[in-house]
Amino acid sequence: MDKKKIIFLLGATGIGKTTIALSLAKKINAEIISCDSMQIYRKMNILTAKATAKQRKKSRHHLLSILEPTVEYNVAQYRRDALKICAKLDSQGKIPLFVGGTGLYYSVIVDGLFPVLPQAKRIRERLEKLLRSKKSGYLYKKLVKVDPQAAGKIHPHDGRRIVRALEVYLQTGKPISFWQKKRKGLGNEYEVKLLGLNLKRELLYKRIDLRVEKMFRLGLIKEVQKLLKLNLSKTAACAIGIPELKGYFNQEYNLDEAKRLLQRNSRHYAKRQLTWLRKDKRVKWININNADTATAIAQRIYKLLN
RNA sequence: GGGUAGGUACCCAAGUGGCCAAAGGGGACAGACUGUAAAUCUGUUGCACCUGUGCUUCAGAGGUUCGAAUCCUCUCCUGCCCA
Repeated sequence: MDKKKIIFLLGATGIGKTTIALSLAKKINAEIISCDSMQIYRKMNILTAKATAKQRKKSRHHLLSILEPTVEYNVAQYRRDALKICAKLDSQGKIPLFVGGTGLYYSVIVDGLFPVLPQAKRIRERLEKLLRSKKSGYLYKKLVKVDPQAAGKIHPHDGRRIVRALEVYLQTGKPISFWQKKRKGLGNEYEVKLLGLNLKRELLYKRIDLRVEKMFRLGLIKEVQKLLKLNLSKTAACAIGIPELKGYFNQEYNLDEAKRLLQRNSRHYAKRQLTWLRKDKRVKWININNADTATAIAQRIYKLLN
């Protein structure tokens, strides 16, 4: 029996995933599931270059604007939410089409996530306090003792990962490296297709710069101003554009500088996204150039899938 | 025209006789990533072999010295002040 299909349309920010996905979804009887840690939030429309209301009418989008930006969220919840939607689409005979650029989010769908209980808040808080107050190597040394394997993979400066590894150890009594082996992906159930959109670096960077300009024209400043009045979740608070404009509102620098930073940080982000995707050898690359229309690209992908 | 401060790698900038292919920052490039991931973290960045050595660099030309980005002379360029 044929396996069910599941498709991931991935690529750096600004490459044009949204419109291509729209065009593709129609052709293959798919519904779109956002694979983006920031687009999950409401009130961040311009900032995250979300599909417009009009676009969303053309094809159903899931996991887009489902949360207030004040609410904490994480990969595990994402996985749960996304798999639920997959199951629903399966029952309707529709293909799940994941679209986005958050590497961790797609990998957690494709390759699974190790099962650990919800975060232990108190342990986490204690560790974070220690991270801030103690000397830099302190927690790392502790980790080396309890989980040399994980410590070998984590850089001594990478505070966040050190904290998480220790948290899991303290919470479960077993090292994170033990849990990490217990991962179960979708491979048995689905025929998984990973597609990566690729555009020449210079062109991509130019597109990103232009897109940032456009965000400003669309009213980015007002949007962020409103967001800053809220008590943003830790994730939402670091969406590219928020810290940059905050600096402007606090009069640390002028608007041109804020724009420059926003563009630069978006480029850096795109680079990291590409690094992630390049590492994943399963990704099938779709090379595009500026002249290609979204429909043309969607057509190419369609052929590739059949 | 007179005075004065300067010209350092892709950019900004430290260095004022040997420990200097030259701090630091930015940018660029490369990488890691399993519950904050648009986050967090790492490496490279004069050239050539390849983790040590060789070669070419600190505006230009000459000089002093065992040894110069650093001292001297002249030239060119830039900022500022006075004319």
